Amino acid sequence: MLKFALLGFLSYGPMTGYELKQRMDRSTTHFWHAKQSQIYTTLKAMEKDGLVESVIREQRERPDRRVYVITPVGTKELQKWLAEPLTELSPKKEHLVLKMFFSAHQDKQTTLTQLYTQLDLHQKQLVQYQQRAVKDIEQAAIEFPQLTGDVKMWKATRKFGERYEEIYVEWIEEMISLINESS
Amino acid sequence: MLKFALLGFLSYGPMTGYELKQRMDRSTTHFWHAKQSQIYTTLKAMEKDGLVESVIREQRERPDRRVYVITPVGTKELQKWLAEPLTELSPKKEHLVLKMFFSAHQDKQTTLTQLYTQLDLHQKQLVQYQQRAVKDIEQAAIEFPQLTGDVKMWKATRKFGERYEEIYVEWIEEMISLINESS
DNA sequence: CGCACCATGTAATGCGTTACATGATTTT
DNA sequence: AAAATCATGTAACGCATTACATGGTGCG
Repeated sequence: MLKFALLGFLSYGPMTGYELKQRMDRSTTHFWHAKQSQIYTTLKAMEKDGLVESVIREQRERPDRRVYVITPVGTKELQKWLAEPLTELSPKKEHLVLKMFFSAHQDKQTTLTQLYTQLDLHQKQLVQYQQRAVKDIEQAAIEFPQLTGDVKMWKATRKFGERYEEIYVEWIEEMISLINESS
Repeated sequence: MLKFALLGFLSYGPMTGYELKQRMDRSTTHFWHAKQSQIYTTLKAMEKDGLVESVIREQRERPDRRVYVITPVGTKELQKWLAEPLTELSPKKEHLVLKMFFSAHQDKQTTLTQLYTQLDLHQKQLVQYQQRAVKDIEQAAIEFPQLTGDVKMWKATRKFGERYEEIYVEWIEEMISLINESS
């Protein structure tokens, strides 16, 4: 539910749809992501439901900005959602793992190409969590000095992403060995 | 795309929608899952597209079974999909991590309840990968003796699920400490 | 007696993606 | 001169979930 992620960010302060997309890309993207178009349509629906309100800020030399503000109803919904315990596991959709599951009869080289392509992507992702994500949190901490208490949670979630990519990279490397061994 | 998972299983041999659901629940569920209703509707659409064909097997004392068989077109589609390298990371949606990201201002006890609820689920899931999933693979290896080559891939994907749950459990435990420390 | 299992499906709804549509400013 | 950034949105489509609908067999 993208709605709750947006409410979360709007609880930090007023923001535009464009800015929300940027913030997500710099923080929650490894456990929650969204396309720009979905953000706009969701915000519109949220305004209809009274969770947020928007004001147009006119700009010269730049397109106008529609700035969203969370309403008391929105704040309440967010808190209610945060407090509700999750009684199920998050659904997983891992394309690579699914492909590997059925790839036994495929020629070795094709499978290896598959694995190397993904290895590259996951290695880059790992570096991003180790470097840029750390800086993004520091930056956000400066931008929102009233949110010092949040920083430790941001750091903890970043760590989750880092660990995930670590085991992913390791696993792909093991898969490559496994394919190479079998001759 | 559930379609490809179904094609993959049907490449092992003819199966019903009900049986496909069971097989998925005992093998791919940690990286690909589906509801029974989606399986039925997807199979129907696949038949329309010529990827599978179905025959009704009548039974006494039991509801009739609709048995699906993969067609040559289906086999080709499956192989094509397997061979295509994935040039993007799989999209992730981690509800718990998202909640934690925004939970800094929530009262400690509520956050802890959240974490303990999920810890329990992930610990159970971990045990399942370590025990039942191992047996399920052995069982499948016996049921499909012609698929000996597949077994190592099944084992490797199971290992992925196990590792994932290991780091998840570890992370939740660290989160619990983090919340308890902050007073 | 109740629950789990076997077995199939449809309809409505919700969530998310892709493609379409526009256009100025700033950076490389 | 090209690419990235700023900035907003709509329409069509695809994928997945939830709820609805049915009913016999086997086990504890």
